[in-house]
Formats: sequence, C-alpha cells, structure tokens
Amino acid sequence: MSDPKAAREAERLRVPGAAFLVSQVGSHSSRLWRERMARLDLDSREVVLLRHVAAAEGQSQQALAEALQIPASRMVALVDGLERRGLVQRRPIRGDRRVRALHLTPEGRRVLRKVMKASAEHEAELCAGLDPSEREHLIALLSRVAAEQGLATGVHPGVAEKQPSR
Amino acid sequence: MSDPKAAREAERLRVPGAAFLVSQVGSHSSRLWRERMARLDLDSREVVLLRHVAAAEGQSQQALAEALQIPASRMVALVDGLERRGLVQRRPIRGDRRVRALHLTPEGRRVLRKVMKASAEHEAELCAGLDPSEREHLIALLSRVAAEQGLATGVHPGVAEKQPSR
DNA sequence: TATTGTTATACTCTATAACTATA
DNA sequence: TATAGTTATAGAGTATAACAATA
Repeated sequence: MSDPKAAREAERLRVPGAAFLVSQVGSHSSRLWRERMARLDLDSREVVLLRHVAAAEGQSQQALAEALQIPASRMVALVDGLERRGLVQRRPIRGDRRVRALHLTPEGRRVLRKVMKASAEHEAELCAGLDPSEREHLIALLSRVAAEQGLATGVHPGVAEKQPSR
Repeated sequence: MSDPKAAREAERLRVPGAAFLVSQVGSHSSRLWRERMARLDLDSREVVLLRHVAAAEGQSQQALAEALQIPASRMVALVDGLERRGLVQRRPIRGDRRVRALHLTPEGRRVLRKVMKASAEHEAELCAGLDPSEREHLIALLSRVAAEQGLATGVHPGVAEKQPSR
C-alpha cells in the first residue's frame, strides 16, 4: 500500500484514459441506441441497410453486401425480414434476371423517418449534461480522431461484426 | 435534389452527431485494443478478470462472476484458460472446502504489466492526432458524459456482452 | 465458365439446468 | 436444504460451401 511504485500503477488503473472512456461511453451510446431501434422493431443492421437503400435505391443485394462488408448469405435473411414487414422491396431489373434490386417502400420511408427522429432524441439524451458549445467541441475532437484514424465519415466499424443479442 | 426539405434530411444523415461519433470511435478503439490484447494471447474478458483478481486477490469465483455480471458457468472456462497458462491459481481456503479462491501468479503479474504497457501504447496511438491539452479536454468531456449517464468509473458496459470473435 | 441469389451444413459461443461435493 | 464449482445440453447466430437460375 505504501509502495510508491505500486501506488503509481494503481493510479494508472484508476484513472481512465481517452481510449477507455470513448470505448465505454461509445458502448453505452450504442446500447441505448439499439434499445431505441428495438422499440421500432429494428435491428442495428436493419437500420444500416434501410439507410443504404434509401441513399441509393435499386442496388443489388451483392452490391449492398459488398458495401456493408457482410456475406451475401447474411444479406438474404436481412432483406427477408425487412421485406416481410413491408419496408423494402425486391424488384427485378431489366436486362439481368438474376439480379434483385432493392427499393424502399412508402412504409419503409416512414419507418426511416422514425429512425431519424429516435436517433435525434438519442443524441439529446446522451448529451443532456453538455451545453451546446461543449457538445460541438466534443464533436470536433472526436471528428479529428476519427479522421486521423482513417475512419470513413458515417461508417460504423461495428456493423460488420457480430451483434450482442440484447 | 433541389427539394430543400429532402436536402435538410440528407444533411442530417451526412453529419454525424456526438452519439454516433463516440460509438464509432469507441468501437474502433475497442477493436485496436482487443488486437493488442490478442498479441498477448488474451481475450478482453480475460484481461478484465486478471485486473479484478489483481485488485482483490483471494475472491471466490462466484464473487468474481457476480462482480463481472457473468454466469458462474462461464467463469469456469475463463479461469481454466488462465490457469492452464499459469496466470492465475485456484487455491482452497480454510474453513470451506467448496470455495476456490483466485490468486495471480508471478507470471500473471508480469502479463498484467504488459497489458498496462500495451494499453498505454494504445492510448497514445488513438490520441496521436491530439495535442496533450486537447486530449485532456476530450477526457474531461467524456468523463462528464459518463458520470451523467450513470456509468461507473472504469467499468466497461460491454464486458458482460457477447464478444465479437475477431 | 462466371455470377446472383438462395439454401444447407457445420461450427462457435452462450445460457440453462443438471450434477457433485461440501456446508 | 442450500451453496460453490463443474459439466452437459440445447439454442441462437454465424460463415462456408453447395446449389439453381441466369448470364
């Protein structure tokens, strides 16, 4: 206890650095957001897919699978679920009868608006303790780190990973 | 494209908020850190366990399982692996022959020092683009958010969740 | 022969619930 | 009867690879 070297080590364990904090708060943010999406009956990957389809309608499943870095076989079940709920639609394209182009339905667009509303509420909830300028500063610092770490804007690295089931 | 309402929505999709950024950078930080731990042949949960054992030696597996919020049956395999590698030791306690108290071995202590060294390197790597005062500011802001969100200091919410296998 | 989408299979990881031995 | 640790089992989720239709 009175060993100064051990005390320094204990201190290093006690005070979290930026790397730990961003991971801790990020995991928390992620969990809260997934809970909001679950209330809309959506999985995080389903949301990402909806947004990708909205951003560029008519892409093939293969193209989406490539963009999202997930195997094509996983895309099938993903699209199945969203199509069953009437949020996206598989449509044939002229010229190649193998391809199934993905489109958002009107209901899919409505749900996507709810997603954006819920995401905005999530942002407000997470930043409740910061005033607007502090929040802007946090965004600026994290954007710098993200850019310097080579992270693409708006692309979450966890999307391609396995999802915690809760 | 020229619809101002649609343009506003597109803008909202394009610029990430703090919640997304912290989750994105946090996930990236987490992945880099796990890669460093993997080089020491350690899983993130093994590291957490090592640190808990180091912080309070002689606890029972049940007590640890309780503290780490994982089922006792999972603790068994976790301890098995660490004991096989000679990092922790199960010891009987006097008075109750059911209990197996966990202790760090000298090798376990050496590995834990490597863990702390690797974590410090990870911190430096992640914050490479920030000067010291910016890093301190980021830490302060994230600490505020963490405290206001009710996150316990030094406790990562993802520990109890399933781990991405990579 | 190559490619799109699909289905089948086998594998990994997990929690739940028996089970053993002590208390 | 209850508890600490262990083992067995069954389920969820996944990637890999086989498959059918089309190019």
